[in-house]
Amino acid sequence: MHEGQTLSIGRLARASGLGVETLRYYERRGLLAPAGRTASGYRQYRPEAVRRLRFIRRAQALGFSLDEIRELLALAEVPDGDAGRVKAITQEKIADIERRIRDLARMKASLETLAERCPGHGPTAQCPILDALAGEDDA
Amino acid sequence: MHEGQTLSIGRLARASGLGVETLRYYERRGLLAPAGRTASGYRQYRPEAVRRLRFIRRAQALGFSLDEIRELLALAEVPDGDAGRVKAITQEKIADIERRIRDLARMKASLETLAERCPGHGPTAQCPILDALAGEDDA
DNA sequence: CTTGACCCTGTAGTCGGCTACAGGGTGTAG
DNA sequence: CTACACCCTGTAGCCGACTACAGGGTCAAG
Repeated sequence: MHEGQTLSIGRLARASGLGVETLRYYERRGLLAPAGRTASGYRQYRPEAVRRLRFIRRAQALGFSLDEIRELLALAEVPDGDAGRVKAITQEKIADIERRIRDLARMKASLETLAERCPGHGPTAQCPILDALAGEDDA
Repeated sequence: MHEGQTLSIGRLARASGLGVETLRYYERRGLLAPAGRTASGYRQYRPEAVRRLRFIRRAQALGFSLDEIRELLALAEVPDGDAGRVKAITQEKIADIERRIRDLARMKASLETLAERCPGHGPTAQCPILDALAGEDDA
């Protein structure tokens, strides 16, 4: 080992800030394959693996799942891949996030309406929040 | 069975729109205990269980977890419970939702910036989205 | 009296993204 | 030569909220 041009899994883990188990997990998920193996079976990574892991980390921060990131990485690997596909994936993700924001905003609005009507003291018997949850009327 | 005042688990499932397995799951999670059992061990529910399940469904729609709903139900059960606690739980949930909305809004803004800069056609070699994910610069 | 719908318990699987072993083999410093 | 850190595979656990059996017992209709 330690042959200059390759990294062991432990070194790559330290270089990327991830755990060894996580790197092996990414390999199982098809996100990061080692460049090769030593005679004794140790994984060998090229220094570029650090970039690939940074790609994964950033894409995760943008809300992409590992499956989506796998597709993005595949597109990034071939220089003549379809940039339109990348944009399409990105816009699907934007739409997905917008849906989630709308759902959360609706929840928040309902909760705020309930919280406003609640005095915040006294017995639960007259609590409008619990009344609303338990009530007969549809909602 | 079928004694007018009680419901079997299957009847309660149909009355509430939930599955039988879900009701047994709620029981394990401490959200819904049957009023009793028949001699042969069948669960017997009172008609009020339908209201309780509606409470659970609505609380879920507002973003509460089953653990939180268990606490809300416990507060609703004793008429002299602390309404302030109910309001506090509600406001924690509002804050939690606000955090999630902010996180999603940040993701969305980043994705939109990237999507704008992307022509949406041509090879991935000049795709600003992939460049941004792979690049050296922090982000 | 049989059929079929219902009920019981207990366990295991699903999703996503890890994380933690157990039980081995390997590589290197002192 | 012996520690000790590192590596390997394979499996199992975690979170939350279900969902799906397997392998039984029960109940009502015909």
